[in-house]
Amino acid sequence: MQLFNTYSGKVDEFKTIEPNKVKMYVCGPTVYDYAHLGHARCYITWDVLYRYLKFKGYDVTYCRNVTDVDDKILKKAEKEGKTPAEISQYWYKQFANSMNKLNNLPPDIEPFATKTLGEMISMVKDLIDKGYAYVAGGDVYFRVKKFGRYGSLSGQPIDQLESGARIAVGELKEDPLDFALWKSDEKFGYNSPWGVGRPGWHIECSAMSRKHLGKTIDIHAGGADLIFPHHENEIAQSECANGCKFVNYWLHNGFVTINKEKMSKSLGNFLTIDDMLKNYDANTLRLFILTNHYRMPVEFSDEALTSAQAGAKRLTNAKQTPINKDLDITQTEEYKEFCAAMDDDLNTSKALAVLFDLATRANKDEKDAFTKLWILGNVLGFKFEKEGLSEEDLNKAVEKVSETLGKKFHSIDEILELRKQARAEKNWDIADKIRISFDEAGILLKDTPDGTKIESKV
RNA sequence: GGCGACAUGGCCAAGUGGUAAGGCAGAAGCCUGCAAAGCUUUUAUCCCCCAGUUCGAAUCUGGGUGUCGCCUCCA
Repeated sequence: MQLFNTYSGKVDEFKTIEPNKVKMYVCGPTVYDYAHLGHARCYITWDVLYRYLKFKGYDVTYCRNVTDVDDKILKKAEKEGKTPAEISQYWYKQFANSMNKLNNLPPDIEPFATKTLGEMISMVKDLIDKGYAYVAGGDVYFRVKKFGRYGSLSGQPIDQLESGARIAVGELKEDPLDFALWKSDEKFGYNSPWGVGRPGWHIECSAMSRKHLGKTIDIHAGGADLIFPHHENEIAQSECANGCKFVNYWLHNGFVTINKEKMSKSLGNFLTIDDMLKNYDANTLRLFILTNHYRMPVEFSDEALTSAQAGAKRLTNAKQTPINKDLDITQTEEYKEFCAAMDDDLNTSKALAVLFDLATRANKDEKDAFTKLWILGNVLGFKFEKEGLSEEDLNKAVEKVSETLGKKFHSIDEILELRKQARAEKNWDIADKIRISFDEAGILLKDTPDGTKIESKV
């Protein structure tokens, strides 16, 4: 398998530290607000990597942190008159719920920053002891120039970084490039050897990664906007504190753009995952994300989503047959094709072509085609189980039909029975009115050789 | 200013030296009471522009043009 490694700047052959074991860390969310489509892309991408590595037989430990100590959380707490913990717990639940709805698997380990303070403090201590960090006032800063490789992840010459760096008011840095490991904060802080304060953002990931996965890990992934300074700083901290390599493969996903601009909280041009899920299902969003290579930008548009929706339906509408549990997928041509695509730096676009081909063949009753589609589709996180119709939609349909036909109905079954009779009597007017009413209620009614079926339009 | 990425049919997109995957949309036919779904067929002499290397380039080199990202919190 080959993966593009930001650190080396090229596609590298993937080799694990321990045979058959993968330790992967993904920078998780800061929980203070809705997750948007950009987050969805990030976490879907790494969810697919996680699923694929497991599918290939690796023993994967997937750690994704939750940042629950941060300026933005505190600001929100103050504004809403709540405690920071209340804010972060509430938004964490929203986030977890969104991830679940997107059909992202939960990580094996999901550490909270506030529960890893001990590890952070001990790491900062190490850095001070080794001369890589210094106390200034109640703060602790990392001495960037002491780490010779600083800038190698982002490929930035140090003098260039220097010109952009500055010292904020109240900071007692030795050098503008230095960044905070610990910040004094009397109000919301925690006890530490340097007084009451809070950890810097970067040290959180270094500490959580070390605590749960060890000093050197296979994969560290996140959005490309984290390359500098976040991941650059993580490397500096971890490698100086641990005295060994931090991460073998640095993987970064591209952004979701809207009107050609990066979708982000600060620009305010974002669409939340929850809002998107009102109009499109998880399969649609996943297909939308996965048709593009993970490092390329993805431009959001309703047209693109509509197109993805039609495509997702094509996949999941494929003629379903019982799963053949005896089928050894690894012995199939489709497996080889699928893996060849995925092994090539996660070429999901090419992998999808295998799925679409299988969907066509399943519709033509080819033996095991649906089983193959189901197995490979699951690796990309597609769900083939039909969503049940909600009580709400069903009631709405009953109402609509009652209205249209001017007669009170009490159940869907009653209506379907009437329609069956109407069709037998070639009373197309009644049959069509019922179908149109269902349509208006968001339910698709179709007459198949096996009888009339209803399903959700979304 | 520094660093980096991208430009392929109406739309999305794969393809990195050997003659353009796939999806959506469109067209025709089959099926259907009509639909929906499905099946079959069909849709780029051409890959931003110019020059070069080569028997051969969308793919390599050089030069343009355009778009975007990071360099500050950000997935």
